[in-house]
Amino acid sequence: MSRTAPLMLNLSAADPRPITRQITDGIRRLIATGEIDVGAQLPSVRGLAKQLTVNPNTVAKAYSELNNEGWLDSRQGLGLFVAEPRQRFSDSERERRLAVAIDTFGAEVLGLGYTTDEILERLEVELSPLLDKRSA
Amino acid sequence: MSRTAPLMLNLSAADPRPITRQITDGIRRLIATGEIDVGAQLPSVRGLAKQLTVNPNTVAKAYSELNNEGWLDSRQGLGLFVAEPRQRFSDSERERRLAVAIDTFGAEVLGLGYTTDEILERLEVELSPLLDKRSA
DNA sequence: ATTGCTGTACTAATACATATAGTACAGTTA
DNA sequence: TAACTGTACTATATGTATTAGTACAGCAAT
Repeated sequence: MSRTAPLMLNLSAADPRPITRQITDGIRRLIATGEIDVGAQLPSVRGLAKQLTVNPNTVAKAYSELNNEGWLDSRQGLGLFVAEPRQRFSDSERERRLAVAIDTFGAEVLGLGYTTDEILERLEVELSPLLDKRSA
Repeated sequence: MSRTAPLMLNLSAADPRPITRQITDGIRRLIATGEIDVGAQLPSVRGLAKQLTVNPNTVAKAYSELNNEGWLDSRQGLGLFVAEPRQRFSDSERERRLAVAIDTFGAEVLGLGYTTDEILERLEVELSPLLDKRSA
């Protein structure tokens, strides 16, 4: 049975990201910040679907992606559990993804009128808690 | 008539962004970096469509967005021209967009294994040429 | 063993966003 | 008048996201 606490996760219709993406991003963040412990069990596919009032298929898809990326371990018949932190991508893939993220970010802040320094300052505040834990 | 130089702009099928977005992002960048001068005329809707081998409607849509955001000025029957730099969004809208961009960026670099400092260093290099001109 | 939970794997239907195709019209200039 | 400009439509095809429903195999407790 193994009851599981609800995830501190909210979906927003205003958010332009698709539901699946909102779920994967949210869970990655919870893991990275340590709000979910390594080894902890996640809500079941059907349970989280009910909590978020979305289709179980949508949750299953999100879980499947996180499993493929190595954030979660699946144990058949048992459930999904937060995996040990590990190297998730090849060096070239890491580099490629960072470059894409920076390009995209640049395109989005272009024309907002902020200076580079203003933006870097904000980024440091926001990124530190995400990246400077050993579960990320 | 007013011939116009081709834009240094390439579309990529590998790029996940829709074509319209690739065009708007690309032109914003060209303007911000000063590769297109303020007051310069842009290629015609049909001309750029031919250059990029996309539908004229797609270019028109991209131009229309840039016009609405104040990057371009439209003169009926004449063409589209790079507008004078100006405040393009309200303060709250600027702040909202920056927050969204930072959130998105954080979600994308999460789990890549970079430290905050490594990322900030890379960002400074990439953002400076985009943001520290007076056409941005 | 049965019951009830777990993840996983399908098919089908619907809605939405994107891009293309084609046509049309008003303003500008040579 | 002719040849350009931007702009505004309708229609169509395609891909993605989501929902709905069904099914099956693994695990644990009664």
